[in-house]
Amino acid sequence: MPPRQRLSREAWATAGLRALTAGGVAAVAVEPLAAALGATKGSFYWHFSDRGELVRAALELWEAEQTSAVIDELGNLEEPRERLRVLLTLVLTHREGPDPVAQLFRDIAHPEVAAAVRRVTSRRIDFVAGELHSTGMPRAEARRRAAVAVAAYVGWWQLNAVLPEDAPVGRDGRQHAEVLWLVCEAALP
Amino acid sequence: MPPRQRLSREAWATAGLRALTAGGVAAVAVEPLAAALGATKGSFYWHFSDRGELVRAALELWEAEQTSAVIDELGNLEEPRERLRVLLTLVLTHREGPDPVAQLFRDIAHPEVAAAVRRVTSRRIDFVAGELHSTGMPRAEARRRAAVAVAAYVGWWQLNAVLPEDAPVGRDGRQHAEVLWLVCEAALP
DNA sequence: AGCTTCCCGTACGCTACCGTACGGTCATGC
DNA sequence: GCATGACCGTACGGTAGCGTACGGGAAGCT
Repeated sequence: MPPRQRLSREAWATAGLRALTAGGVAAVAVEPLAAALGATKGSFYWHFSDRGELVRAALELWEAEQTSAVIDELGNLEEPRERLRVLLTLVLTHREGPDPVAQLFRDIAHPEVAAAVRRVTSRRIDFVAGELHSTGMPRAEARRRAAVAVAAYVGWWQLNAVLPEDAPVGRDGRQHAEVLWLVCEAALP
Repeated sequence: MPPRQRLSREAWATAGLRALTAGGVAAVAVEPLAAALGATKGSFYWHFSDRGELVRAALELWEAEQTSAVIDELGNLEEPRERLRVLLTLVLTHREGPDPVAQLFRDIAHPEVAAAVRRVTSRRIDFVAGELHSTGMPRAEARRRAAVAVAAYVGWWQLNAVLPEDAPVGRDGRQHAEVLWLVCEAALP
């Protein structure tokens, strides 16, 4: 809320991303955003031609942040099995608000949101499946388990929004991460 | 699309539920619904005082259908372990469109949607946890596993919307149900 | 100083939807 | 036969957000 200042295209884009992850595509509205930024539509339509362009910019911003995020930080660990374990407990215990991808699923009907979510999600499945495969698991089985694990992760944040006692995040989520670990680790009967 | 007919309150409610599970709360709009039903708002505001009342009616309808659904049909089976297995494969292989609860998560910001989703979801967790407990699993552990299983189920439908190859439903979902079964069955390390 | 370019505010029209007012229609009971 | 009430259509006003037109100021260049 800078009272009176020149706004850059990036400022609008980050504000759009904030609104997007908070209230979905519907919340990426020009006039409310302008009011929140202490400006008017005049500024917006200088930097953007269209509301859709702002949505696109916010999605690109999100995707860029996403690709340079957790997965890259895991390169330090050597063992793939260890990387997976750390990842699982990490994503369920970090507490910087809900995972945006879980939020974005609400607007999955929007074509561009769907495309972005598709890209990020398959990157995640690729990663988990790759790690499982490099521990010796057959490729197809690894991909199935990775899909279930990612699904559980996505659903976890959804549950957390309505039943935080049953789907805790943060410190209380450690034992649940153990359960999720079964999906990757346990042998089939 | 009945061309010219008297509409009952129930007709409006079911149309509202259709719109709700298809396009979310935002799609439960009086005028588009009236057009789809071949009527006008005049009819609607006779049966309902308010748009919110229609949303409520649709949610109640959904919840009523929900409570008298799959869970009750499982009463025939004797073994709790068998009931769980059947349930898991059943919910991932039935093909009557996505589970409405997964659709409703998109409007989780809406207080009444959140309340309805909360009720239905905790019923599901209660059921799974109860079955697990009656197989000898400690109560706390059973509830954790039930929460993860339900989360995976919810996330499954979300994934299916963007990556149907990785999250198949119907006949192709059988092997994934096996993976999900690990959450309930496998022993902790 | 004067000109140009960038950036923003104001004012306007347009659309979609909500809710209300009111008049008309049709069946039913008497 | 006609009056009553259930049911619906039409017309209207109100609000929120999108997009456009245009004017004006500030900063830099000459």
